[in-house]
Amino acid sequence: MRLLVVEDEVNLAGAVVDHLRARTHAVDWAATLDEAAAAVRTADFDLVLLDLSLPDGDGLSLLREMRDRTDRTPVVIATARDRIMERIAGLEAGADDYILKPYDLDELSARIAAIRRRAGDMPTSERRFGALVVDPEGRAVHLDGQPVALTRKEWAVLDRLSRRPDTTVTREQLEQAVYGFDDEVESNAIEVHVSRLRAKLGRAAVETVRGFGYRMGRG
Amino acid sequence: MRLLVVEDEVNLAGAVVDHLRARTHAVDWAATLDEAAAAVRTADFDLVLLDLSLPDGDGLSLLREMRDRTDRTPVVIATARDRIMERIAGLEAGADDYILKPYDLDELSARIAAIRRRAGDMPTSERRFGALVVDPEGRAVHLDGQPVALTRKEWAVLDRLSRRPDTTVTREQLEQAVYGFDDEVESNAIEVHVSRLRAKLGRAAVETVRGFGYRMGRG
DNA sequence: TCCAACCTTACGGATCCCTGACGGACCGTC
DNA sequence: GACGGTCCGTCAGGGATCCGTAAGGTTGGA
Repeated sequence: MRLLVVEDEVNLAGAVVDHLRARTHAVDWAATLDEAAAAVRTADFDLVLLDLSLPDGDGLSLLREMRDRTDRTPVVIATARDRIMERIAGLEAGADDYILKPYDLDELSARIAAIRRRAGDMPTSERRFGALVVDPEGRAVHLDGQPVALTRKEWAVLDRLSRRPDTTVTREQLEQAVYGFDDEVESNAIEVHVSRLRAKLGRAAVETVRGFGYRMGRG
Repeated sequence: MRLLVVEDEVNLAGAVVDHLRARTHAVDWAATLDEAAAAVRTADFDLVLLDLSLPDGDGLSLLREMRDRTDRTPVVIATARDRIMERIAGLEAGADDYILKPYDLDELSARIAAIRRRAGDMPTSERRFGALVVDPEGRAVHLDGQPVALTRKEWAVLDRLSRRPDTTVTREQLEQAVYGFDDEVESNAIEVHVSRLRAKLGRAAVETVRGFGYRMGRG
């Protein structure tokens, strides 16, 4: 799960990013419209939290541009309580929800969870691979009915891999899912996490596609 | 997937080429406008990464020349942060995206992936040949519903062959798709890969056109 | 029948990947 | 602030796989 936080006020942004990082996998931060536009075009985010008043322009233009590109990434806009018109315009431009500033961080998390559920990201949300069941909603993994404890990074890898069964996920896609842009990894960290995953879930859980990446197969 | 990197600074070019080679199939490098122009006219690239300031001229002229020839190959231009006018001119001349120098290699990869996706190179991207299904997006191959594991080169060959059903692909085109210009192959490597492909996908998957090359047929 | 083109197999060097070990970073507890 | 625990990135050795080459067999056309 990968989020983009678009917010120019540094302290607020820092708090939000920290909070979300503790709860999800990778969070990127954009302080300007330019940065946000570049980020959105570059990576696949699962959700964008968009502050509307930015130093270099109106966040709505970004939202409109995304929707024009038929980019359906869920967007939550953050507006001040007295900006009712902005809020309406935002929803009309294709936002999935709004949240009033100043907002409570827990409310934000809940709102995000709701959006993602509504977006039907994964209809049944349970992903089955033989005896292995991955439940992104509850961030739980069961093997033969027994719960398996995963660390944060292990979960991030498994989450990304299990999202598209039978599809090869490149090492790069995994790195982007586990780390953001900034956090650079210079070693075989992904390999190591896959190795640790296999130790917990069984050798066959993750198939390696030499030269490209990894894949999880149905059955 | 075949890329052309146009960049005169040797160290940077080397790093970029290495990075991209690890992730895609074939990468060619041109250090001058002349070389780039020749390469672009000679081979079908899937994408061109174009540095604008070259020793023997402006990269934009190459881009314009390509577009004049109605060559729609996706082009990403690389410019320094302070060359805003260049960037705008580039987009107006028909570039598909730009990236600011100095750029992060992973960001470059992501940008390239985004472009290719946006270019609708592969709408739903599934290529069907009877019981054989080739999915370039997920780099997956299914035969009678069963996934088939392919090595990198095998995939490169199959990818090129399946791109145009019922069309004969010359041995030379295959070599260019699998290797670049430089990587020379002096033997029957392509034949060997085709043979290995047939062993995995069935004898009839790939038809040989004696004296010309190979072909994959619908139905 | 003969030749050229193509197919198949085997082999060893090159490449890529796996995994155990280690130490730094962070966290909670005493 | 010291200690124990967990998580995680890095590294290196060894092992598995890949792939170009070559050599011999097979096919197809003249």
